Amino acid sequence: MKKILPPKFFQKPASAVARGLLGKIIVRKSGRKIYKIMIIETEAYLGEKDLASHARFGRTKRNAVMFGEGGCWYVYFVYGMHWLLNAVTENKNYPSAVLVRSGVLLGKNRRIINGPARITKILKINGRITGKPISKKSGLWIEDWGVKISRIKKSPRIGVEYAGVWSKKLLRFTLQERVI
DNA sequence: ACGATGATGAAC
DNA sequence: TTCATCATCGTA
Repeated sequence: MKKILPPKFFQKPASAVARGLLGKIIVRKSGRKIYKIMIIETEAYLGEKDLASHARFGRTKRNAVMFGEGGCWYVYFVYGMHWLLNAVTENKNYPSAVLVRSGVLLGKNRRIINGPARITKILKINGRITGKPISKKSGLWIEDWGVKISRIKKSPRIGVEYAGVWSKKLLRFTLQERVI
């Protein structure tokens, strides 16, 4: 049974969504091609108080979508060349999100895709999808195939050394099963 | 270990 | 308007 995750799935605290997304399948329809990636690594960003989050600046042009209802995509550009894919979580005016860091590309070329910028490259995602709903309508959605999760590793988030105590919090979640 | 490469937010 | 910084990656 394959179920599309509904908006409600995302309208919870980001750390719960980040764990819940492990083993779920991102489906991307681009032209007549379909790409599927099973999520195996995520990071949670917890709101304006989280000094590692873009939300720490308050509402800005870039991060405005994080302040909306959970269940939309937040895609942004970093380091002059990379797009990063996030799912907005929680409810309106609570700017939290989950970054998709790694996954398993399914199909003939099954392999592990490590790193958030590689995920967006494979799925042909850029800033045009930011603010759109996580549903078939936007051509990018997430399915639950009932994959069983037995062990999740927690570790500090990557690339946020500047964030003081927030850089040490265990908000990075990695699926520990053998997956390939 | 480091450079590529450009948007972003803050300071002036 | 200028400046340092950045939720990274490929090459070394």
